[in-house]
Amino acid sequence: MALGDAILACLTERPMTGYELAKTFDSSIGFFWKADHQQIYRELSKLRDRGYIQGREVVQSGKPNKLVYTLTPEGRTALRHWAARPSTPASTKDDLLVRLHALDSIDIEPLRADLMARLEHHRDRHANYERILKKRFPDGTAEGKLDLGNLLLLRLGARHEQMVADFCEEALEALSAMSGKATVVPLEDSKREGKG
Amino acid sequence: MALGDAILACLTERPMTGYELAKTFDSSIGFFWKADHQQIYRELSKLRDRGYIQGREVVQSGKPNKLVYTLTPEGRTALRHWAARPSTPASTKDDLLVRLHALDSIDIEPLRADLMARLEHHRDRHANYERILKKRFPDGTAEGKLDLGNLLLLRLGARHEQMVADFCEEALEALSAMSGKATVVPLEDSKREGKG
DNA sequence: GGCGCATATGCGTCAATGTGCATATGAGGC
DNA sequence: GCCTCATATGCACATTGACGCATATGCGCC
Repeated sequence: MALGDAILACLTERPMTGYELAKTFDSSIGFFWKADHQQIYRELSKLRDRGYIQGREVVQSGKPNKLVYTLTPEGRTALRHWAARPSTPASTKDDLLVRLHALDSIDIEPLRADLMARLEHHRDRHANYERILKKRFPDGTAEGKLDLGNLLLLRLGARHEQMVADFCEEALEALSAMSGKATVVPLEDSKREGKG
Repeated sequence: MALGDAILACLTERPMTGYELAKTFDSSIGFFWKADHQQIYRELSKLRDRGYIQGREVVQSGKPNKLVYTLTPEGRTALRHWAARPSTPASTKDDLLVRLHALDSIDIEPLRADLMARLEHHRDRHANYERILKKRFPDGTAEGKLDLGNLLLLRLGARHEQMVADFCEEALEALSAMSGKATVVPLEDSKREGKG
């Protein structure tokens, strides 16, 4: 139960509804853990069944009533126990890397386009991290423990995006250099046989 | 079908049995894509059903007969089509990062132990990448397209491990600095000396 | 003779995850 | 009146993944 623990971790900050959690998983914690609202609601049900969180219905007019979830002492304990177990290093699982592994069996042009898109993507994310860092930690230091964790995470995120962006650039350059001196070949699709 | 495509990518190099693939997924491509042999055999059945690979039984004595799988032209085409689609950037999903997000609600000592274990883990992997790089690409350049892909991947892997290892070190230092000046409760200091 | 190990393939089950669809309503635009 | 957007919750189905277990055999070790 990894997503469940991520949700518990979020709820340590403040009580939230599923909807708010979904938005959180779209920004802050979502930078390193993706989950859509369906997953989150499903997991919330489980966590409630286990007594780790407690829902309080807030009646609203004009909108559907909402369920604000709060960590129970049991939930807090469960989170602590989970966090005390050794973590398992996750593997990357990035499509792009698999493609590079089979570089000589795939078409280069779409790969190039993909690399360019990814370059932009990772640059955007890097800029986003830097923006948040400057806003939340203008002097680069953290006060409390909670802040320290987030500062470290933001720095890691920024560096990671920077590194992947650099990688995309390098890969693009290497591809250009290679197609300059070797098997470019593309566009041989006008067959002499078919047209006439 | 992501694992399936990773398998197809592996089979572009040479025909392999499920067993060999499992070993491959334990080393080279396994650096960025984990899969155990059960998953691989299941996926191989699917790929065979779809006509993307073809199994040839090799009778052996002393060992169970083996099934050597070869890419079919259809499989090659499928791989090219898959590789021509834009890739989806994967999210990190690392337990350790979730724990840091909830830093003020968890126990620090197990986290510290975890960070130290992870530091060693990522250093080992970094050393491993560097070793392979020196062995396969002593002068840091690649000849063909296949080599280029692998060179890029190895470099990315090395840098990634280096970065995460650095991160672990930093986090450990920050935790020490913090526990020096703030809340963190040592286990049981009946001796209350300190500086006075 | 029994034990573990490497080789070699595979099934069954359950948890985790991904994708699509369903429901409910007020606000604002066409 | 109809459509879309934002809010707010949730089910159903399929895929993927993790884990245990089963089968078969030769080899070296004790």
